[in-house]
Amino acid sequence: MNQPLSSTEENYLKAIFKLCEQTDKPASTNDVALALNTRAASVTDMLKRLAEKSLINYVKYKGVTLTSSGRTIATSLIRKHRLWEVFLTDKLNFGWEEVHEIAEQLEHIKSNELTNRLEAFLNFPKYDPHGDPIPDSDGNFQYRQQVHLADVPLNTEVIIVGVSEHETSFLQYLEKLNLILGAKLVIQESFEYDQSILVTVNQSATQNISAKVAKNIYVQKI
Amino acid sequence: MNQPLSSTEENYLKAIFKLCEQTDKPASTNDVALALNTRAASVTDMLKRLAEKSLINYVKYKGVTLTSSGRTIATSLIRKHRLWEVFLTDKLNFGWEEVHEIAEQLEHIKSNELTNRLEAFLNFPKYDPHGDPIPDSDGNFQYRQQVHLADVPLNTEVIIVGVSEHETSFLQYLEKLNLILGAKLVIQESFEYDQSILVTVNQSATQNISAKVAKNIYVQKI
DNA sequence: TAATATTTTTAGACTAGCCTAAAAATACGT
DNA sequence: ACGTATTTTTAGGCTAGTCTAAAAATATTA
Repeated sequence: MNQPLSSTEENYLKAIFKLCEQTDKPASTNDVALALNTRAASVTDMLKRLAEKSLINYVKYKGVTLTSSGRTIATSLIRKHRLWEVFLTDKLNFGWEEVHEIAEQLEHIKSNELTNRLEAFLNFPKYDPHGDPIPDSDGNFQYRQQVHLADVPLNTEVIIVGVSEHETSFLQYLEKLNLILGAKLVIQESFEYDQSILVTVNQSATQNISAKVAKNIYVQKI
Repeated sequence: MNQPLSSTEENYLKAIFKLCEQTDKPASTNDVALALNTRAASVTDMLKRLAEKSLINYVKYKGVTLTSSGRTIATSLIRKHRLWEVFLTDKLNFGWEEVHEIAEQLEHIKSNELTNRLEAFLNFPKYDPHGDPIPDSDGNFQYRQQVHLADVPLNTEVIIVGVSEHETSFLQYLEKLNLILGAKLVIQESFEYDQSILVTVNQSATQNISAKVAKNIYVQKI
């Protein structure tokens, strides 16, 4: 009864997980369609099949959440995705903006033994190259208190711990500005006019950062 | 026009490559069906599609060979498969009998950059854990003169360089007998009766090896 | 070489996953 | 609360890849 899922089915579960994670409310058919770049009608079809397999709770017209077995699969995918991202950056020297696409493929490789050995080989990393937590083999995430750079008061010393946007161009831009994981920042000034901020990066250069960028950088007080 | 192939299509190309490699004759529909554990009718369907894409030369009732673009894809798959096998054994400490199945999945990951970086990370290995040559990025194999252990004359010192059978149980059995890559062997005696042979392994233990096993071990004179 | 055996192809059907268009259900604005 | 707008589902159809059964082509053997 528990035959392995197709990559397509796995992607649906992962998308539903991510949609429900934030709000804790059921995800709508349209939300899933948008996330997977597909059509609502296709989603309805798939939801019926996944419900049949007891991987989701699906009520017509009311949206969808994951069952506990669905969640187990989704977190396992995220675990694999993030471990492979660490492998690609740390061992193969890929840039943090290049790894997502390849990890999208690697996350579907089926072998728990492989995942666990990879984790050990990488020295049990707790975060991926974008600062996202890597769940353990039971699916538990080690969340961290983190704030958006945009919400930090003036003159507080903080360190970049993550980003909430993974688009290639955004990550390349951050890299250019030296805004990488671990960089130390102090906000010097905040401009009412366009919500941009002036920050000192690693105690040297001082740069202006747009509101949009500041909203997508996670930091932690030191 | 050159859209990426499905894993299924890739597996057909790989199977055809392996069937034609030895004999250099076209592979029959039945051979392909047998290799892929599918039915002749399914193979005929797929051959039509692959011919349409100019990846194979297919003549009805006459069999199939690869075109040069088909061969390029097939060797790239074999290259990826074998590089991943090296990764799994050398970096993740899998046994040589465990890696085939996982590499079957990993070989379909699409990214030339990944393959080339993996190769560099592994220090440009020339052979996989079973002793099979790893083609370079242009698809060139570095073949080696090698003979089956069964064909070696008495009292010749040889070294195990490969196996021509990858079945899990066979590889586990070899491991048990210390018949692993690099082991030094000298044939002491050959028995007419059942074609079995008596060999000294690594200058210590002397063992009897069945004809079937001896036919599946490749060796090289030292 | 004619009859038989084997191999290969065709025909038709099935599933997964996707689509568009239309119908049904739900939500929203006045 | 009623009509309109939006969302969701249904209906029907498409492709890739598989299958079985039957027909056609090739090979074998007397």
